[in-house]
Amino acid sequence: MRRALQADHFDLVVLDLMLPGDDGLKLCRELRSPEARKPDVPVIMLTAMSEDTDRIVGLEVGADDYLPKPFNPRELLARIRAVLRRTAGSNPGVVRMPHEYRFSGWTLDLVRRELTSPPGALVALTGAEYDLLLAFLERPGQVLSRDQLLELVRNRIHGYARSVDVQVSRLRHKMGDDVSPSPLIKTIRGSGYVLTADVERA
Amino acid sequence: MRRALQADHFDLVVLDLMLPGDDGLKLCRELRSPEARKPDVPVIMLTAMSEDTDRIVGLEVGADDYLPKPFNPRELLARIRAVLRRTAGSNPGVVRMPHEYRFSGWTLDLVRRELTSPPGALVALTGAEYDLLLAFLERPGQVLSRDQLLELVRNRIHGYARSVDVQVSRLRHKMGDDVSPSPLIKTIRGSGYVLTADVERA
DNA sequence: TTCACTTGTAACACTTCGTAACAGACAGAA
DNA sequence: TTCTGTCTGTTACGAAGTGTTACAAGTGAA
Repeated sequence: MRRALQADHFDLVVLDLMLPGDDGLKLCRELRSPEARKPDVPVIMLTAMSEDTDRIVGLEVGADDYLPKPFNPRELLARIRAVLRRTAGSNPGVVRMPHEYRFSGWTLDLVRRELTSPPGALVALTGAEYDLLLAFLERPGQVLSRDQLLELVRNRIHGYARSVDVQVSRLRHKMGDDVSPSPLIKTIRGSGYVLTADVERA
Repeated sequence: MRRALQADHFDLVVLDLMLPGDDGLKLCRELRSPEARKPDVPVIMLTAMSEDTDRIVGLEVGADDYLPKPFNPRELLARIRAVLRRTAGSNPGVVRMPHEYRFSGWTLDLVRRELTSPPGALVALTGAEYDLLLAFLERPGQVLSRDQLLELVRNRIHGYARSVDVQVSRLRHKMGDDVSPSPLIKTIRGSGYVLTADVERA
């Protein structure tokens, strides 16, 4: 399983609780741990033990659903569909590390740490500007408070909330967002900022 | 349930299959239907019938999980958490909601937070105006009292009921609704305001 | 019609935000 | 080391958003 997860992408894992070697609970915890590459793979637990407490432990350890054996194959399919319905919408790409972000014609290359404008010109970003933009790209459509942004790029932006304002202002200026009729980075008065663009991972 | 869903936002619905009047399956189908205001509310089915086929029907009709009675309250909580983990973290409100609203030629883009007039001009809305319009668009044809509106946009409009009047006035002005012979936002004297337009989600 | 009440909105006050300007920190070159 | 240019935090002031108030206008009952 570990080898397969490293090599490929999977939409869902069906995990038997009773396995030779490590048991399903341990594997599930491992999947859910922050070090794992795929902390968001949906997991359905499968087991002969159907006591309530076992089911609870399974769910609490991070499984998305739990099915006691013996089970009806149609029910397994129905549960897979139910879990996937939840995951599909919310996690459109993959958890795989993107190597670049594309949004509204712009491209941010994560390897070279370079931003390319829609016409194709290279826009030089400072470290703080890059990290700030990345924080937005990783959370498109989400309103981020100044404190959240400070936390997200805390190894880059120091000081107080107003420092974020200034960096946002500088980033907007470099992207021409300050003269655009509909800026990509919008101010939510009293709350913070939000990136309003469809972001594509590639 | 229908009344409550109209008026408020809910993170999750726990639905008993055996109810007086319409049964849970019908309500669940209704929730999942495209006309429903909230097609994405997670649903957990609760029932005394624990036959496999019943569970399968429940899941296939769109429920996210299914719990047979009698159940352990801790298990219900664990399942709620499991379902919410799927729905909540990834999506703070934008992606799973409709992408835009169209009404009387107008378009409100929820991603870009932008309003476009029937001729296609961009109308700059302030945060409070945007949130207020959104509150109306989510409840077309429903009379909303000033207190309800205050509650609906309470992180944006503060103060007293009259503050709502002023914001409605400002919104109407930006939409030309103040000079229109048949304004989209109508005043219901003694009750509040109502948006009178066919609203289309897209 | 009058009268009591509700609503619309201009004007003002206060808060929050944008950003130019400045200053200190830091890195690389000479 | 000093010099120089870049980056980033702080400050200050103008701009924009929002709440409050006051008064005019609207509405419906008697």
